[in-house]
Amino acid sequence: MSETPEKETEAPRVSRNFIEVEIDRDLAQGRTKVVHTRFPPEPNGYLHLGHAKALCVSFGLARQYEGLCNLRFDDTNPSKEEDRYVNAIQKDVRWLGFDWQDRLYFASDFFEELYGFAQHLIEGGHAYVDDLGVEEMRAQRGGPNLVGTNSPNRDRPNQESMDLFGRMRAGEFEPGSVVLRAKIDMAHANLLMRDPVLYRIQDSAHHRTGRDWCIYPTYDMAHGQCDALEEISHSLCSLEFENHRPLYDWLVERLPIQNPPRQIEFSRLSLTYTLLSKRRLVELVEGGHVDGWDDPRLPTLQGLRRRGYTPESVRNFCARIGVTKVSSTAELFWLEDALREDQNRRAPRRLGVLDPLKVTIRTIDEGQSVVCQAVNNPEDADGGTRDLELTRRILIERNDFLEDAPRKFFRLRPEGRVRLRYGPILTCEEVIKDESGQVVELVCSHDERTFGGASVEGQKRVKGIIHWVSADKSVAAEVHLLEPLFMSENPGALEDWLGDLNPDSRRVISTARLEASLLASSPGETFQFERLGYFTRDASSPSDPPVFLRTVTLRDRWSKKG
RNA sequence: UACCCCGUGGUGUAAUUGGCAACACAUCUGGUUUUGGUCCAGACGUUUCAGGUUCAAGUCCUGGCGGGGUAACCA
Repeated sequence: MSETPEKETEAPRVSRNFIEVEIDRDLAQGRTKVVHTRFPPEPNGYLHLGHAKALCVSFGLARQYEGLCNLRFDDTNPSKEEDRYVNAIQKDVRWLGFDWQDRLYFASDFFEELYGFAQHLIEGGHAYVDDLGVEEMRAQRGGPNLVGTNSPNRDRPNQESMDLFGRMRAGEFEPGSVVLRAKIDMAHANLLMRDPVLYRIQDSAHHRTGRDWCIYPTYDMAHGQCDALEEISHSLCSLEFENHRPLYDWLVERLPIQNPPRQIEFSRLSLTYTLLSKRRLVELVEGGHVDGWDDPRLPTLQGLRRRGYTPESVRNFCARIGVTKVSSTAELFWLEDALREDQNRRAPRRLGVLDPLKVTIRTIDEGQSVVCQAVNNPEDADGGTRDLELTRRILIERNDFLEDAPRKFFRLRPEGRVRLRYGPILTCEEVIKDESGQVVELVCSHDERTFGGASVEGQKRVKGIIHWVSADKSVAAEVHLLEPLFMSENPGALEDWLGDLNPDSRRVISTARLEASLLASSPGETFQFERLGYFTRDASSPSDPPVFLRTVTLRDRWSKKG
């Protein structure tokens, strides 16, 4: 190691988020040697963008500190959890680019240990078995301004609780009739500390342990304990668990474990025009408001993947929004922009016309075709080129022609000139309309001298460049233009949030014509259709005609002004 | 009317932990460009309020105001 570090080689001082500050302190004080985090989904639903943030925080921090991050399924409520989610969640985590190596855990793997912890608490006089009913227990808990009442069973001898707890496990009691409770303080200002339930009886089959157990630990009894068993150093979770932290610490302190884990909470992600709540996503899917969990309009990871979002773009988005305790809402624009930034570098360019208007180029003979060389990606010097065939009949975008065009309209107008992308300059000579006055065709001439970007001495520079396809050589396709599912920025705040669904969230364009090379694309491949946006070939639609989904539009200064 | 957390440009964040408030995006202006894309340059604009401590407060203390969370045998 050189002892003469040069200024340039020193690590740049990056600003840290509040969790990094805490971790640095813990490391400096020797509280932990390695940073070991975990991502703890409950297998009762699919992952969405909110989980992506949590994934980026826990796996990202572990990577950054050269530590470890486990994947742990928090499966302590058999009535809600199913195996099918387990595989889908793993697939999504991998897709996002995170690897738990051999550290895949299930809370249910630790049921025996957790049972032992419960016995340990009973022995220490920190927990007791209570057979108060649900209703009575709720009544005795009190409220914000009302202290709770001690259960008559609170001072049951430890041995008696131990015996009853054993009989709970043995299945001697009905579900709901008996629970194990922590013995803390029924007058505590934090309601969670008023003798919370630690174990309850459930008679549903567990997706992994089947009928081995009829008692299950609650979240509070399981989470910190699993953290400890997996030797987690930092247990990162969202803000709504802040009130649980005193209970987390209380339990962890009373268990026979060496390095207590530490819970740190950060704010969850909110996104404009989007809903990120498991419950509401379920309603959208089950209510038939979308096509399924992988509907490209959904913020599920499956939906984002199908829509053409790349893992890089999602991770970059998460990096941009940062990690804080402020409940804030990110602009949907940021997510879209992260995709643009990623795809601008990588996506091959192609030409396609969504709403075709016929153009006859008078100066090209029937049957003749002129080869135009098109750059595949101006951002990628190694991207190569491809040939486009310019023929007598081509198609341009209907909105690239205007009869009464405003001054700053750079596209085609009667008598006007425009350049065909990768092709020559066209002059509009004739506008043909049908009986109803609708423009059905343009007759143009092209200028041989203007191929290859050349301009002609003495002529006014042509500002407009439009995309096009050959009418004969192009292929038909279906294109889906996707808009936000909701019309208001914060649909979650609405009483009738389903009434806010955007009726135009998916516009199916069946008139699209694309350059022929796109026929050979494979499902999931992404492209930039020049001037229109980034598109991906849908993997879940029939391939004839091929279906392309627009992931996001390009930024567009013109339409923004209009 | 209980408890916990949070308030920094339009938005999202930063400020070496008490020392000249900065970065990105957005917006506006100009330049480059065979995508009204990309890229480059510049401009605009910020500490919720009132007290207090201090030579010095975005940062610490008290109070107000505003926002979020919490009363499941869910996680």
